[in-house]
Amino acid sequence: MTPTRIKLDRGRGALGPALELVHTGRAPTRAVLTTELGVTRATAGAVATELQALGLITVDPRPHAASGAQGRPSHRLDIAADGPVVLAVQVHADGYRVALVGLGGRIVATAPACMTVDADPARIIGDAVAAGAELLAATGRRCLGAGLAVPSAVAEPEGTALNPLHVAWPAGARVHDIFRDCLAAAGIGVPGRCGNDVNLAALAEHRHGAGQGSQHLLCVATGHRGVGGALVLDGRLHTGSAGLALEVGHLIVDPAGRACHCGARGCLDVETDPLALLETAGVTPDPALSPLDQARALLGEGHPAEPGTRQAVEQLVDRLGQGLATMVNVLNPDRIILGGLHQSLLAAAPERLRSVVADRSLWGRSGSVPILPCSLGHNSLVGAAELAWQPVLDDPATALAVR
Amino acid sequence: MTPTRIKLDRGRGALGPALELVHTGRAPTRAVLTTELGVTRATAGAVATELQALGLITVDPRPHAASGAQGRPSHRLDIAADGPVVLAVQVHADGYRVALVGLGGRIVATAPACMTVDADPARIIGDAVAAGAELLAATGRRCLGAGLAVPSAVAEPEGTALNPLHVAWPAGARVHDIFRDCLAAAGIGVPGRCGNDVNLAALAEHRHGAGQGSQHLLCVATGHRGVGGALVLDGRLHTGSAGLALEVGHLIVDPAGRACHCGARGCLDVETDPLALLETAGVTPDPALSPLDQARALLGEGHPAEPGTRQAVEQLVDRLGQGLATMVNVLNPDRIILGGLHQSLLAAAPERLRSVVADRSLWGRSGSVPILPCSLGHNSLVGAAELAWQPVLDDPATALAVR
DNA sequence: CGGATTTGTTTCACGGCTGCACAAAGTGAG
DNA sequence: CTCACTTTGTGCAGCCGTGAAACAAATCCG
Repeated sequence: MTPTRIKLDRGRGALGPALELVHTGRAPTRAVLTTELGVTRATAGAVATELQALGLITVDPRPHAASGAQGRPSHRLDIAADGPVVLAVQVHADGYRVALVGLGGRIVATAPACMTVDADPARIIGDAVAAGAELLAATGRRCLGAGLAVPSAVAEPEGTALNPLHVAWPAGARVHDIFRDCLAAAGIGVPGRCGNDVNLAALAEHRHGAGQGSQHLLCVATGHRGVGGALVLDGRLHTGSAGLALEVGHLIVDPAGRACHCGARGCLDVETDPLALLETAGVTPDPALSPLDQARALLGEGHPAEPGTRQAVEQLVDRLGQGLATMVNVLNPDRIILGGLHQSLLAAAPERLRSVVADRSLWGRSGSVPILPCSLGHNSLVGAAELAWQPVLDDPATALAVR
Repeated sequence: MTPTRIKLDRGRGALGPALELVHTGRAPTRAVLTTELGVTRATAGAVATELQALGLITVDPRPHAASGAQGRPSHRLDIAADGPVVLAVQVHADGYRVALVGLGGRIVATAPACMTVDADPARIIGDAVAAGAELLAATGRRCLGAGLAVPSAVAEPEGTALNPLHVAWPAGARVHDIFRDCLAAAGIGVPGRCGNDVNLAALAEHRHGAGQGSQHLLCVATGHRGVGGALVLDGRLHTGSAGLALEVGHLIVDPAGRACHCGARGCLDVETDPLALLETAGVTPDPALSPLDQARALLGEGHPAEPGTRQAVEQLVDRLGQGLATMVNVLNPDRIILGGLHQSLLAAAPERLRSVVADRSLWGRSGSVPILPCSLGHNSLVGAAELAWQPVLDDPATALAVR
């Protein structure tokens, strides 16, 4: 009988930012949400109510515990335990991984890891998406999007994989179209988005891992072969004008170094990847094993005892430091996160790496940037989910309303 | 007698974007403003009226001429001829320049160029600001801000000049504080902002010159000594987390090259600046003259005839191309603008430079980025003005209301 | 001169937000 | 235990910016 019933549609503009705050764990309570959003309590209340009505979060009036602070305890904001999910797929050199990921980067369900390689990307991606469809059917969760991480540069806006060497795909494979077709074939009526695995790992680390709070996050990681880089600026991936930025593998880090297929000598790629460590340490790589695993085995727990290995590590650390310093001079990040073998090199000789970066970068200040290891288990997978969540984070009401 | 009189304060939110469109010449008429803003004609009309009321633009009902198009001609939008200005100061190796700059990057008044150098930045900046105060008094224009361009990296947020070598200032000079104090001493009650000259030149080129429309603009330029870089992302300067990004002078472009004071060999700085050209061409530089002028004189009009010079030019072009390719791989810009000697090198051997960049960058596509020369006369000076205009462009109503 | 077309103007409505007043829920001192 | 105090949630009035729609104005074209 009340004249104005649905007047609760307040707070549409702040919905996206609010959801992002909860998603990244920066708004555990409604009071924090209010201050972080910079709005009034009334607005924050309307926004929280709306997000709860959308089934994305829960608002719990009971406080977290004895907060210890004075005043009325604030309502807790949690991600809805039975809320919607997105489908995340990561293709890597040895196979693929599939998972359903909820808000907050939480992996809700995982398919058994598959260790299959196939020169036809449609087969691999099709299998992965089919596994995802099974997961969705088994869990009964609503799916809002899908993301795919591939170990290759992905050109935008076409969505083609330019150098999918690790997975033996043809260069220029139209992974975006393939992914979309596979989703349609599996009956998952959501849009799919693709990205480079290191880029997506950086995004995941920024949202949920060691990159939280960084404004200019640089991420560098080795896969089995070669080096990838990524930059997250103000919370958004910077992929350049055509998706090809942060191709840092061919920065020259040792003028007298190995010859690279690119024509130059001493590229970061050939000087600091797993094969480089094996070769420098005088170990013949076993082609049946992953170079990354072999290199990590060589490093062992902490500092390797063997002098030859130790010297090889120091050489790689120096080369990596030179490369990072160059990136610091160009990009001036406020934090650096290392993954893959680079993460292990950091663990093996943290002080040496930091001092090389500081010495080789122009300003002591920019060179003293913190260098941290990755902190998430499956950061590329979670990053693929972030890609899928993005439309929801940008405009929750519209993204939830479409179907 | 009308009940609602001052109801014209509509359109505050779109005010900034609208002014920016007029400022950059992208909204010559009200109809274009409407489509560019993506709002209704009513909103665009209110916005235009408001900007006119603020004295920033004029709305002329008479069309530009015989437009040739059908329908009612749209009202012209012009920058107010007697509108407010900002004070722009550029300090360079030989002295300083002072100007009053209106919207649209138009230089309204200029003080006579001063050719004085002084190891005390406060003296130089003080003289320049005093000259600016005279200009303001003589023209009677309202001043809304002040910008200063210096030939040095400027650390943010402190505003210290880290390497003001060209001007013989002490490293770490607090140019921001000095500028602010000088403005106060001269009775110009506006905030001052400082920036690196190449950064500001890039900003000016993006707003009013060869960089218009670019989303990822890379700018590289030589001064008298050394190389500077700048990146304009989506219309905003990217200066990194501490203002120190795009320090591209020490990218390694020739492993067998000259020793650099940074400790490495073959840095872009020592391989492609004016002194490098003179040295490579076998010319002894005259310390009394500017190295840039001497290098340009060597190049002459177009292609130099002398074989030794020609060879030197090709070597520098190759080195520059290697450096640009490295930046392309890291930043993936959609356009490159060259200034200083690099601009002259581009003019002397455009095809060679473009092919080197394409060959040395990883993807043919990203390597085929357009490379253009600077197109503005005093781009650092205009860029300093852009810095000062920024608060007005962000929120015209507030910026105009303060005094 | 009269459609056709495009643009400027007026009016109305509405959605998102702020500001304010008040209620609710805790802490801490006596 | 009670009462001040602090902090947070909620309801209500109102403002401000924008969109939608109808109308008026200005030019081209036949």
